[in-house]
Amino acid sequence: MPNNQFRRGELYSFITGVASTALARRLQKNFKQDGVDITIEQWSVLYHLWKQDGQSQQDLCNATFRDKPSITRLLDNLEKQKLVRRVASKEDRRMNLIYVTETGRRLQDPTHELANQTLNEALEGVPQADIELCKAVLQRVYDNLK
Amino acid sequence: MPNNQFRRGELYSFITGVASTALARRLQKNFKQDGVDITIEQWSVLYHLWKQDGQSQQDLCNATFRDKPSITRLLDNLEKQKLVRRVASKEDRRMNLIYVTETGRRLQDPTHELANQTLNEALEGVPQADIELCKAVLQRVYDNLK
DNA sequence: GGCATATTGTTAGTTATGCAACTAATTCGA
DNA sequence: TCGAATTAGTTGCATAACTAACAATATGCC
Repeated sequence: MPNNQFRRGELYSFITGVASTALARRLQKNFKQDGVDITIEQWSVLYHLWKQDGQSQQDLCNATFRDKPSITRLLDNLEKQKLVRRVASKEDRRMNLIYVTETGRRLQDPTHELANQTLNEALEGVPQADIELCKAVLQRVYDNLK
Repeated sequence: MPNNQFRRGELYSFITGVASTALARRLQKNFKQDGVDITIEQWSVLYHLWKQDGQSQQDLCNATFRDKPSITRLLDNLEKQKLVRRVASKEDRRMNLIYVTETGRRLQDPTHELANQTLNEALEGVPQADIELCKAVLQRVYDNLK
């Protein structure tokens, strides 16, 4: 199997880099152009809170595949911008429950719009079936490693 | 099209996050366990230099899909660790040509080994045809956006 | 009840990323 | 040929990632 190692390296860079950085960069740019002043990382956290409010930080770690310090700091910044609030849980005082503020809620519709547009652009010409298969492969990679 | 926005958001997080962070983290861990003291980002640069020595920083930007400041700083760190050398080009004095040192060269075989093992583990149970298709989708996403 | 263990979140330190603004060298066109 | 535009690389600033070590709270077992 000649040059197997090189093909692996290229595959690695595809999975970890090419598409994701291009997509992230484009979405960030579209946010900025539209006057939406959050990072895509912040958006990826808000996204899960819009779906369900009052999650713990650990819940957000699981949902966004980040570690705890990353979530701590993302929430620090989101709190600074008054987009979310940390509320200590009454049942378990170790936990913070995270709630979206009114300001944070107002970002939901415009950013969903932008994300849809950007994803549609990114996936133009890709059949739905291929998208599903690609997603399944990435899920499998994740499951194999987690 | 109900909940289209949520499906897009999940797709986004798949493309940009799930598999790539898991894979990067695992590879970094395997490097560390084997006493290979470089980050995966440094590895991704060395990988291209092992294939072809003496590339310019701009070449490395194109090969690794990073911007110029990122490459500047990755090379700063790689130079500090004496894994590469910057040599000013004689033809065009704006350019640095990057060469792998003997120390850097010695990392090639063990890291290729580790990358292969990790990728094989990550892709276990995924048919080769699906891998190719997934790669093609990601390439298409990149081409659509670049 | 009390102590070992696990869980939740924070802090510190290093590396990396993106954008914007900058310097220096080269190229191109009037 | 000379000045504008382009290209290669660097620096400053803000945000984010991972690891390791830590504090506080909760759980479970004797």
